[in-house]
Amino acid sequence: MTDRPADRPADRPADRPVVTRFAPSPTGDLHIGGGRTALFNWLFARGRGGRFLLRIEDTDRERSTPEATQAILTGLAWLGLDWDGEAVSQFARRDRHAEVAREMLARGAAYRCWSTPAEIEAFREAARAEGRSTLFHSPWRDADPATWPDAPHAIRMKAPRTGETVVEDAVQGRVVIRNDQLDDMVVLRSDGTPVYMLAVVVDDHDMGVTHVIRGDDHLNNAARQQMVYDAMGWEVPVWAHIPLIHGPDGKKLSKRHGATAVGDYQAQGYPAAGMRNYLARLGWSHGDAEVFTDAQAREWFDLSGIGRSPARLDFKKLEHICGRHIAMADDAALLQELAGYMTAAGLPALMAGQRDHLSRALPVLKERAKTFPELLDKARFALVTRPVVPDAAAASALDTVSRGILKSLTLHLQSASWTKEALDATLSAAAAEHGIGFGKLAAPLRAALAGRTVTPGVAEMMQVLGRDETLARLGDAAG
RNA sequence: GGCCCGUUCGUCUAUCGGUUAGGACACCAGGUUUUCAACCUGGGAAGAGGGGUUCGACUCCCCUACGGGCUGCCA
Repeated sequence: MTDRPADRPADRPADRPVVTRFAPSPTGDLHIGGGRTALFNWLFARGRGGRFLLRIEDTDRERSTPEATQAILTGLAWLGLDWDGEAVSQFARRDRHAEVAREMLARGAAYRCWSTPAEIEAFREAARAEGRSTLFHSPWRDADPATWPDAPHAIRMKAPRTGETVVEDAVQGRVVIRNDQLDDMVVLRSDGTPVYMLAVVVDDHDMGVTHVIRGDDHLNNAARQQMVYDAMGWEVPVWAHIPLIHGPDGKKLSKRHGATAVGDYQAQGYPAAGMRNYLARLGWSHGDAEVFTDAQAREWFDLSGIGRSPARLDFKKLEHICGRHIAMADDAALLQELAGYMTAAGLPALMAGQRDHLSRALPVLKERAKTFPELLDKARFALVTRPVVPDAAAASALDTVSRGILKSLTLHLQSASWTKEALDATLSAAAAEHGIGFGKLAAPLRAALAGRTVTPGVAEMMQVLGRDETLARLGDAAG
């Protein structure tokens, strides 16, 4: 762990355009941590005119499902992370992986091993009992070919037993691991299938990946993987092992923390842009920048800005950031994303007329909502149809006196000009006429117009509703 | 057990040997006000503990504590 960024190989390999990848295993929903890893890769590549690739690590046939693959693609799509080319199936490349294993054999970088799982387990058992290292040392490493049995065998990496392996990591710095801490990992199982540790390396190499940005649970693995690169004479990519995300309590994120899948966040009504912003800021920073656009994130994102300790999810801050993004979103895009949210949340779709009213109301609503459900709630005045049924609090604001005031206000509004300024002036005049403050007038107006006591500004609502609807609702309420 | 990584306000973080340790979210108090939101002003709030190195450590080194990861013919 030393000097960053001085000795960081951040731009190695130097002369190639950046290629990053996201490589999830399809065993469940796209986890929020996975989403952030994908985001970092996407940001890094897109900010440098590079390519961002997607590879599905489906070599575990037991646990991999097509549904999970679909969930990952859907999650990435919602987050707005687009990848270049087709998603690569790791399983489909198994022949290539086996070929590399055989090549390692030919180069003397690997050897055939006939040790059975039972033998290996017995070895570890004994090692544990005697307090020795449980790293397995295969008796076949230097066996005479004359003694080779005629039976299925695994292929093991012939790892150096002395010296050390140095992982130059763009985030963690220089990590040194003694080679006697690493064993001869299996690269090809005795049934001929490759293990992950080999497959990642082969795939990353073949796909031309220059920067491997992934969770720091792979940091130790990087040392082993580097041995494969070295054995094959391939250039090692830039490593960037990022800390994982934890729950609000600091523990590893799990189901009991609530939303862990990316899709959960969509269903809860967080806008994707806010999500990207928040996730980018979790474990990465650019000075004091807190709220920024995708374009800024792409421009600013760099490996040296990534922190080294795990970050906790903070839903309050997520909401705040999302609120800012809703406020600065383009109306049409917002409306479309809102529709996507409603589908994801299982809400009935808006009817054409409602969509229209919502669209008109959006400018006054988006300043006040942090999430889509909140926005929809505040939009209720524009969505409901007459007669507006007041809730209890609103009903009590519509007493006899108030209704009388509304009635007289109706007269003024019939001829009023329907601009914000004119409406404000008309309302102020009406309040003055009855010798009451604006607030006293606004309360029954809210009740009449929205059936609630908490609403957007009254003049704003009137503008959204239009003169006819406004007068009709006032008429309903004034009786 | 062994190895690796981490530890600054409650939370996300800035700081890359010299700062009154900065910002943001949250919180509290005022202000604005037409309810809510927003906004403005102010406030409380931090370097895990212990040793070094240095004129000077949050920053470099070591130890301890705590958290996390790896240690599979899982990924």
